[in-house]
Amino acid sequence: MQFPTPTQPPPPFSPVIDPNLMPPQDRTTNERIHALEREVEHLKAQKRPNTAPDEGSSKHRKKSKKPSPYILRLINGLSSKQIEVRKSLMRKIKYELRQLTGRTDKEDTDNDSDNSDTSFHSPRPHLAFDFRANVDDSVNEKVIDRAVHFVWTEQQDPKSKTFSLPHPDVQFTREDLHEFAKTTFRSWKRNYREESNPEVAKKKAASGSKVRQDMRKKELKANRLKAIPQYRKMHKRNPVFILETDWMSDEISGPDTEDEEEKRSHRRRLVQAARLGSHQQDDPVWEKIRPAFQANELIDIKDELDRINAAKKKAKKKQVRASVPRINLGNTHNRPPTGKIWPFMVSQDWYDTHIEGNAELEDEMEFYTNDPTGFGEVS
DNA sequence: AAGCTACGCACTTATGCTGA
DNA sequence: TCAGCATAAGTGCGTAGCTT
Repeated sequence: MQFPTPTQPPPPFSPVIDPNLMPPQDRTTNERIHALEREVEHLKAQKRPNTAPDEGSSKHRKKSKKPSPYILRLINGLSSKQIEVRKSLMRKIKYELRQLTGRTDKEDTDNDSDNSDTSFHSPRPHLAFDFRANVDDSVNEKVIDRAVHFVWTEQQDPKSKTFSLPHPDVQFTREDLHEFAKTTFRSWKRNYREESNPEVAKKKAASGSKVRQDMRKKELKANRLKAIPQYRKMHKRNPVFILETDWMSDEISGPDTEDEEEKRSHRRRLVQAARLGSHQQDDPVWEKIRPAFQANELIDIKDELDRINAAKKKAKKKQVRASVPRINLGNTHNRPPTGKIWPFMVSQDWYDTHIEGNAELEDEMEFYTNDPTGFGEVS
């Protein structure tokens, strides 16, 4: 894996910790640290054009006999050329399906009741999917077959005028196209279900808020990564390895409960703590919930990184939109850290209370044997 | 019992939109 | 310009039902 470093001759990432000083079983420590450092580089370099070095290795061996009717169906194990062609074919299939069903933009046929089809004036007659039926229903098969037919006849012969795939030498089968079309159908069917079934819609909303919550954690991690260079200058050590997404605090918009009253009172507390003005009462406020497993040393590092970012933000002349207030009410969550973790990061008290004695949890927690140099030395 | 296929589902990532 | 969000694409996983 080579990252393009067009304008930066100096070694982009030098080891923080001499690998020789580390016991062999902690080799992965360095790997992780290097990976994270590359991320820092990446963040710094954000807008560089990425010209992928075409790894010229032509390991596309011709299939002498194919036991499977598929070649490009699964992405796993495909060459980069094959992946490109695969992607291109998927797009073409989707395009044809859109044309055939008139699903050009948002299709919004409120719902199924009383819809006498072909009601819309369209440039050409539409076929329609029946999302209440499965992919292999004859109604749906008909549409799929049509789309497959179009793409197949246009793209199967590299010498034909209609051919427009990126790599003429990559092979594929009609069955591949069929599979792609079915995948598209399924995803549209899912959308249909989300739109037409309130139960599913509710689920989707729930998962949506979880997704957003996860995104916030990643954001938190990314921001802290950006503060690393300055932290290193100030403290002569590199805490980059603490930035596991899972170890970041939760930032929740509401408690995970059905109880409306509880939600309201939670909201009240947040609004009050955020000191929202009278005209801001409906603004979003998030509660910051830290992992309980954290040792103080870990908390201090995170706080320091956050302070660096806050100072940077303040120093900027341009006033950017204020971020959503994160309120710390002192609540924590007790989920054990996922993945292997360094001993100095875990609070002894917490471990004794929540893990010690529970064989299953003890088993789940994985520790590196040694703390990285410069950390966990004061106890 | 093991392997395969179709399917639903959920997670991750990429991309684009919006409002300050 | 950027934080926050929505959406779609890509992918992996669990499972039901079937075959070997």
